[in-house]
Amino acid sequence: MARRTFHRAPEAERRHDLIEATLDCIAEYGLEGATVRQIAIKAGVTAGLIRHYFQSKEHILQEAYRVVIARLTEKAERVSGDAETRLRDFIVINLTEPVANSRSLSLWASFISRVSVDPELAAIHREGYLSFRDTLEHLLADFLSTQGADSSPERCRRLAIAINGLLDGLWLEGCLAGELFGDSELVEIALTSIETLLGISLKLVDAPRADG
Amino acid sequence: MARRTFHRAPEAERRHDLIEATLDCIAEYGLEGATVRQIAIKAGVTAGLIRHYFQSKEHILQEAYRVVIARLTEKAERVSGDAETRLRDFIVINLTEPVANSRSLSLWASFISRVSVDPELAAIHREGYLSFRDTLEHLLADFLSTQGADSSPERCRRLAIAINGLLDGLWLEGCLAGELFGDSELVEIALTSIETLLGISLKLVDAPRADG
DNA sequence: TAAGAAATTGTTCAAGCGTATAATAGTGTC
DNA sequence: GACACTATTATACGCTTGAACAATTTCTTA
Repeated sequence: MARRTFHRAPEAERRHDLIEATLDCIAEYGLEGATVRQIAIKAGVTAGLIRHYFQSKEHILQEAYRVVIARLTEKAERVSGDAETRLRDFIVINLTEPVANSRSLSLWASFISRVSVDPELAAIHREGYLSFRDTLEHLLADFLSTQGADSSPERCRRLAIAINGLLDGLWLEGCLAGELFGDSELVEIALTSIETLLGISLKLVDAPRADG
Repeated sequence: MARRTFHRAPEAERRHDLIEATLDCIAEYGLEGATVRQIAIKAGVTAGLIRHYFQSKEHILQEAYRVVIARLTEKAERVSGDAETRLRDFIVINLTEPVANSRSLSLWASFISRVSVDPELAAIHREGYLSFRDTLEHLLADFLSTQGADSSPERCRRLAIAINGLLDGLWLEGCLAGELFGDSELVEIALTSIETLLGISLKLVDAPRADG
């Protein structure tokens, strides 16, 4: 039988492709659909190659989870401008594409369901979560103090927990059933709710630039 | 070989036990750990019996998901008393045991990750979600109107979406990393945040009775 | 250009999967 | 108390899984 054509790729590219294929499988068929063979087919290689790059299936899943978390948080953590703009952009980014879509949720939920089972995934999760909330807490502290409002650590902590929860929940609702909401309804609800929680109104500005 | 002892149970009880065993398996090992054989072992029966009660593995999972949703929502939907008490109890119930614990989250996340893959699960999910938000919307409308506040449908809808999101998000945070928060910190944060969102303070009352 | 190292393929294996079905053991009925 | 009924066990089947490994191709470099 004719052997398939043989393409040798740089290590970084191949690893990236394999992880990407893993995410595709999970998004399409769930964690159980991400078998070594399916991943290989998706990546256009044979199953054996995966073991060449990853010690085991567990390891490729862990790498994949790191990528998922990074994609969910990196955009929001790179906001720039004055304190108000950064806070506002942070909110908007987390509730619009590409952070908020059903694929993201699918991936996130698949891994979350294993966080309580797999200690390695739990560690990866905790790191991402704390870093995200920390970013939010700093944004709040900066914004509140520039507005001359109470920015005590205790208040910032509580606000960060509440607003983080609100964003998580709205993100979830939007991803799970986006068609139940108007075009930018969730973003508007988030912004006005957070204004109310802070007791300060966020002035209207353009949508954040979608640069990388 | 000696045949194992043979216990014949009433249909309802056996179905219940099998579903319970399924949930145990999922909570402990994730969806992929819920194999027909594992479920059977957990339930103390042989694998074949599962097919006697459920047409296929898909079917037992669907039934199990219905049970999960019911447990997450039924307590909160049965609040009683005046409008303020009902709203307050609704909030507290959703953020304390047994609704808020890591097992609940584990189960919820396992199924959520398949909602986007399995249309049957998606239907079950949507029904539960809409019913939950509807309950909250009515609680808000009742409470706002007894307080003489604006209770227009538009305002109630937006508040229900925001507060539902907030509760979902805090529930998630509490389940995933309860030890990061003080004893009833999340409940307090939820209550004060919701007071702020409504512009009305919820008077202090005892914790809701834990009756069935 | 030959040799050795590394990447990739193709094949194999034991274990576990969901499902099907035949045999057995309780239950209720006349 | 025999008989039908069905809940339950036990076993078997075909398939997929993660993993292991030998064979093959490409790359590097001397």
